[in-house]
Amino acid sequence: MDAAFRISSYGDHLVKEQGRVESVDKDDATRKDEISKGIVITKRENSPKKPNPRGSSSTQKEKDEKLESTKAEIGEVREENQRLKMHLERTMKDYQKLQMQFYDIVKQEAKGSPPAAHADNQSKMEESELISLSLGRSSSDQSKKDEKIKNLGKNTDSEELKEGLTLALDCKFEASKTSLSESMQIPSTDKSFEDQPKEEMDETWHPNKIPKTMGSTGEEEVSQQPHIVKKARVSVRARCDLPTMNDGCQWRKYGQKIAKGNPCPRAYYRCTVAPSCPVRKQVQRCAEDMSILITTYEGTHNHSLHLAATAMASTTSAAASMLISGSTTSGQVLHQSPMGTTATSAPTSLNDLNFYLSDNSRSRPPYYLPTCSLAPSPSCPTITLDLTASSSSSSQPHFSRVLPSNFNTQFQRLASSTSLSFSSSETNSMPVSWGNGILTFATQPYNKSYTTPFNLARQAEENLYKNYMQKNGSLVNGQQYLPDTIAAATKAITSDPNFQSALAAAITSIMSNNGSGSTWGEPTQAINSTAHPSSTPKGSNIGCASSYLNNRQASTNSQPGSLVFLPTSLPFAASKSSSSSPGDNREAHIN
DNA sequence: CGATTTTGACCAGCGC
DNA sequence: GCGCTGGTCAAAATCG
Repeated sequence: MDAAFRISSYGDHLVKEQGRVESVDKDDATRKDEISKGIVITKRENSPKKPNPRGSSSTQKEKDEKLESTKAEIGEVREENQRLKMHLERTMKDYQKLQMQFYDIVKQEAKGSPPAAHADNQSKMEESELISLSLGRSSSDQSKKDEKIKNLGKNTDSEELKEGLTLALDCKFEASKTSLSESMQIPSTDKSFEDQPKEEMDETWHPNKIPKTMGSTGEEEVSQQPHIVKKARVSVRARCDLPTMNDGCQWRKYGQKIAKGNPCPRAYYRCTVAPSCPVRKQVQRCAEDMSILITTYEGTHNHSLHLAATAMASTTSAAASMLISGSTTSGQVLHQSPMGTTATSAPTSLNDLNFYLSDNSRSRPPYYLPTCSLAPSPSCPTITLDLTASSSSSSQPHFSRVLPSNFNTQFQRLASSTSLSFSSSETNSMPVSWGNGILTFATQPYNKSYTTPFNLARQAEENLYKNYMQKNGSLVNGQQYLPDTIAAATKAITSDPNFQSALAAAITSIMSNNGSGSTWGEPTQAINSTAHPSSTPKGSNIGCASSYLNNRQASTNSQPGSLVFLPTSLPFAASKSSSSSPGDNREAHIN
């Protein structure tokens, strides 16, 4: 809905506030750090004014005057802080009210219409789905949120002094409290895995299944989820001489076909980590450039994963989620432009991140290689992460979205908005890792002098990344083990405004939930609480691993706010896997 | 000998 | 209805 708008509105206030505070005493570098941490008001109020260097000669009267003026200043700041909090509270209430209304409308329409409703209704249902998915909020959560909001206003003055603006920034993601993970269709945690009913586990193809924690609303939505959700695919194009990319998961080949338009056979794999896991992948070499391996993932793991597998699974899930959310609700957060569905014009992207739409029935965008016959089926919207284009203009992955032809109308506004909304104004990339659906944000110094929710997201992502790296390093004998393709894909996804808006919306929701209680400052086991690094799957593919993370970590350390983006063509480690891809069956190693 | 791969057969969806 | 194509199944072959 208008989550993004409200967030940005709220963010404006934060920026305004910070700008104002900065103008009071700009010379205080420490203060800026505090500002970036979101503890501006608190620290202001608690920290004494910097003594005047020449104050040694000032009289007691002058000191008293300064003290008085400082107190007055503190009072002003406190008032403004109060106003801002009130404004935030109002905004959040408005938002929740609108959300409730929206849910009511959706519910009513759902009851009044047959499952195969007309496009408008379906669109609304998809929108509903997006909200429940991307914002991780079901209507059942609203009462809790309202309670929190009410509690927000009941804070005592002292509490307010303590919390200051940190009130808005305190946030802790927990799988049990939020359904963000569900929204992203991220592989479930052990807990959610266990929570799933057995019959549900036995079903083999429900990538869009929403756990019952979503409540009745979620179930209704599940029953009416459009086909697109079920078939969302994420395709990764990467240069890889090895039979298969290393995604950390364990696969078993169950078929191979020569597909039309590509002499290279296409291999079909299914995940064998859990017998009931619905995830499948297709691997095929690009006919035009045999060194390019195209891996297409479908479905969501219903089991815990190895860390690296989690990274890829989360990335693909997030991409799928982004595809879905973008395809259904672009109008919520994105601008419109009169571009067509194919959107073949040069993608607008400040990060050189090429993101484009393609329609199977029409011409493909220039970046899409039509001869790569691992094409999406007409009913399967596919998001393509092109990690092969490092030699061109950018080190960033190309990011394309391939949509079924019957979604023309629906996606037109999406097409228009997508290409123009890669407008992340920052050139620094955002490391992110979605570990088994649990997000945890930790407070760490951040050099940015303002703190909008989006910055919060970035900060959180950076912290996630650091946590991830810490964990990772300790887990795999100090060796970094995040496949470069995963990281690149993750970067690509997190650069997407849809993703960002969803994340920001989730943050907003969680702020309203945890605003007065928890903190961001707790690094947790979030990244992969269920990973079992010491028990790497016996046959897991250790294909295209890379050493990029070492470099990346170094750059992260040296430049906390400006992370180097990924190389997209990297040396790959040897594969331990005995599984073979079509490429290596029929062809000798390319190169 | 169990796990995995290979490979031909089968099925479903789609267009004509 | 027929043919084409993508996707899956399952028996046989292979591997460790």
